[in-house]
Amino acid sequence: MKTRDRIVVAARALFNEQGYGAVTTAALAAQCGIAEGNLWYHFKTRRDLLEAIADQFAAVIDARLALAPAAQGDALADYTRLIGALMDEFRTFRFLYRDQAAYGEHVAVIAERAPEWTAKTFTQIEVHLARLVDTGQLDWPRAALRDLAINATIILRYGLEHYRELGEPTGTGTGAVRLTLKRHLTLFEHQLDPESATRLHGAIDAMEQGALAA
Amino acid sequence: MKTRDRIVVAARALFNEQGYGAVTTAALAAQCGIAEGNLWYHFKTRRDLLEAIADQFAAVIDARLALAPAAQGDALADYTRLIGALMDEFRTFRFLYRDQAAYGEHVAVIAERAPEWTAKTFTQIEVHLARLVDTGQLDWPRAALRDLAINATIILRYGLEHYRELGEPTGTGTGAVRLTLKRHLTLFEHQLDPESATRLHGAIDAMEQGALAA
DNA sequence: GTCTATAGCCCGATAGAC
DNA sequence: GTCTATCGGGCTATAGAC
Repeated sequence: MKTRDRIVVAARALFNEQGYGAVTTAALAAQCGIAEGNLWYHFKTRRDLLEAIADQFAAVIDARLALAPAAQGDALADYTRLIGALMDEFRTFRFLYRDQAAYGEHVAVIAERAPEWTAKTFTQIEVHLARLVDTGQLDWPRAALRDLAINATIILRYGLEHYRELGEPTGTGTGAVRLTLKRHLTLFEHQLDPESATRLHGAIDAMEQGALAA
Repeated sequence: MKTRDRIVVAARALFNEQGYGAVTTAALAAQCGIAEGNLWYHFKTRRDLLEAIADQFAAVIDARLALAPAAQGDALADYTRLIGALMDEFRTFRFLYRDQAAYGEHVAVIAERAPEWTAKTFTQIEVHLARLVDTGQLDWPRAALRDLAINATIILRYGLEHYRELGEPTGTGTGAVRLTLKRHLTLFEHQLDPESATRLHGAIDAMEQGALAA
């Protein structure tokens, strides 16, 4: 991997672990095994590095927002894919979500697009849940579906922070993602048909094993 | 007010507005109208100041956790009082919640007691909701009440952050508290008897007007 | 208790050799 | 592209006069 990419990857990992403000350029260079001065060849300022990560973030979100349930396909599999992609996103770019208040509103792409992303995520989850209603797997009044989608988004979005505040570890393989997904299921699993509920629980358990291997 | 207290109040306000890491001791002294050196007479280190705020925080939480529904009283009024106290807490000590990742796990009283506080809050909300079930105002299966309480806690806890990410203002008088309370109502208002639902909405609207006046 | 002056440190960033 | 050396600046904290 090119040095520039190695810096971006190491920076993302360190920021996620220790917080954006707590990682110095000296620590980052040490982690990469390069001289500190070399950082400034690849990124003019510390903020430029942050923006490079934010650009990757935007690309990942746009790709995820393009996920739509197939008109004829397996609606439950589509929903599973979506919430899996969402949790991946929350974990891969954790510090961008968590430390937003710390680095200010100064990262252009995030400041501009974050509200749009959140609103579109509501709709995306609503559309997926609507498919489950259409296929008869979920019994939920159409008029209440958007509130359910919003509440589900909030619980997924803040799941890792919630478990951290409870004193639980939230790193890869700790089960925090699984717990978050199960928690959001409590919003509507009583209105799922039993077979769909079982499949969804099974898919979530399998997902966590996949994360362990990765 | 004594200088020491003025420092604590100004620091809490500045930290809430700008983030703990973004507020320098120079800015804090300027805000208080005192010399920077005078700060160190009242607080040996910047962290000592943070701990003083955290001690107030702990006292407020312990007082709120002592709120219990009256055995014979108005269960809905008790619930309203509780969620109002919760939102006050989230707003008054906003930076302690929001910037937790930034100042690290180094504030003793918070690191030790935060998990216990969250768990007890679940139970406190569950107990209050159980009273609404007992009085026939809420129709909810007892076995599912804890999940409802946990989901309600999460949505109340992260409400202000959620509206910030949506690009909405969250300061006093902006309605962000009202929106958060209404959002958490969507979790269970369809199972409230109509009169209780109306009363709860009315109480929330009145609460926001109170916050405006304060 | 409050002030002025300043120490000491660490940080992000630059300059220039290789 | 990568290194070493170093700068300027801002920050927390100290010293000591008033």
